[in-house]
Amino acid sequence: MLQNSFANLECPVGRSLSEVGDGWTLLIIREAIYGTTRFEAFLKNTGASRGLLTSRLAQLVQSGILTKSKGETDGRETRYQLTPKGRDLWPVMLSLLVWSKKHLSGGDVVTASSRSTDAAVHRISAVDEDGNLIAPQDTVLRPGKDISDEFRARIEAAFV
Amino acid sequence: MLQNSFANLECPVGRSLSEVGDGWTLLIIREAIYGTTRFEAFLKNTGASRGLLTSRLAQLVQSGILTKSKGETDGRETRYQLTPKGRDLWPVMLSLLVWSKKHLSGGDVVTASSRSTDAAVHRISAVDEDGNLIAPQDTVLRPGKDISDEFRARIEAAFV
DNA sequence: AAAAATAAGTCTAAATAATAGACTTATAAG
DNA sequence: CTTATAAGTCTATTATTTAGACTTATTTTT
Repeated sequence: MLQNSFANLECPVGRSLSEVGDGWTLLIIREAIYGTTRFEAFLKNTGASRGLLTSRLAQLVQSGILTKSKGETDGRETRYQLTPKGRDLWPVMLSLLVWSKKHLSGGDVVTASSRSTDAAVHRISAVDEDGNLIAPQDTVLRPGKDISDEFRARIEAAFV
Repeated sequence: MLQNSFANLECPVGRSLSEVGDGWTLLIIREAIYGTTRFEAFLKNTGASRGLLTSRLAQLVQSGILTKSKGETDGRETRYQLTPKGRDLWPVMLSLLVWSKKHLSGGDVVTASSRSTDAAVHRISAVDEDGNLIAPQDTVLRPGKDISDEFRARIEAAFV
């Protein structure tokens, strides 16, 4: 559906969404981050149907987010594992988690925290090359050299 | 689809996904962040069909991510605007943008940067209450008091 | 070794959702 | 007062998803 929407060709957010912007896909990636590797486990933990899971896993392997391999000890098993590209979606998951805890109901189920200091994650922030935080209201989009006139006009209007 | 999947009831990421985990929904929110407020503009910029846009906008209003109001100058218009809850999805969009620029092809179309210092966003990071950065590999999930035994077992296995 | 169980699928009919595009209603502009 | 525009609704067609039976390869149990 999003795959062939021209709306995604240029904006990098849209491009991401055409690869991972589907509820089931994101749920599968969450599962993979939680350590799930086997087909039947994804099936149980996501609630997806067999056919859909088969097709989404194939897509994720195809886009280089998961790898597929034979189970080492048990030859019946297939292992789906995150690639570095897949692991780099962790900030997306963390952002969704922080947003959920702030805005959705639900008790104190999980907290993201630092393994080393045990401090809870308070917010998700942009960081520049030198490690300086960039506050959300201070984070803007700027056109790059390959932008189209139309898209330039839109983001220039949006981020003054 | 994700709405009634029991897989989402407990995990906060799943809960977020049942509210915004749909490619079109995320694309609409991206549009809203880019400053789009009118129905016909969402239609053009997302590429969604009329019926789908109508239903997704209604859902977003229903979940308190957008507000719907009459255009002030032109009585034909309807304005859809982000609420604070909706604006708080900005880090999700930024994470998708940073991921896209790192892992997907596409030229130098846009860069996120600081309005004040002009420094480019290099990465997205978790931050604790005191403003200390928590590196991705150091960010773990810990069970809270309302967690189920099953979910506790899973995240304890995943984040040792 | 044979029988039963398990993992990861495939396949199919039925149900659900999305699409394109014509149509409707209210408001505004020429 | 005629035409245009904004935001929808409605509908038939097409595409996707679902539940669950079935298949194949491998492993475990008897």
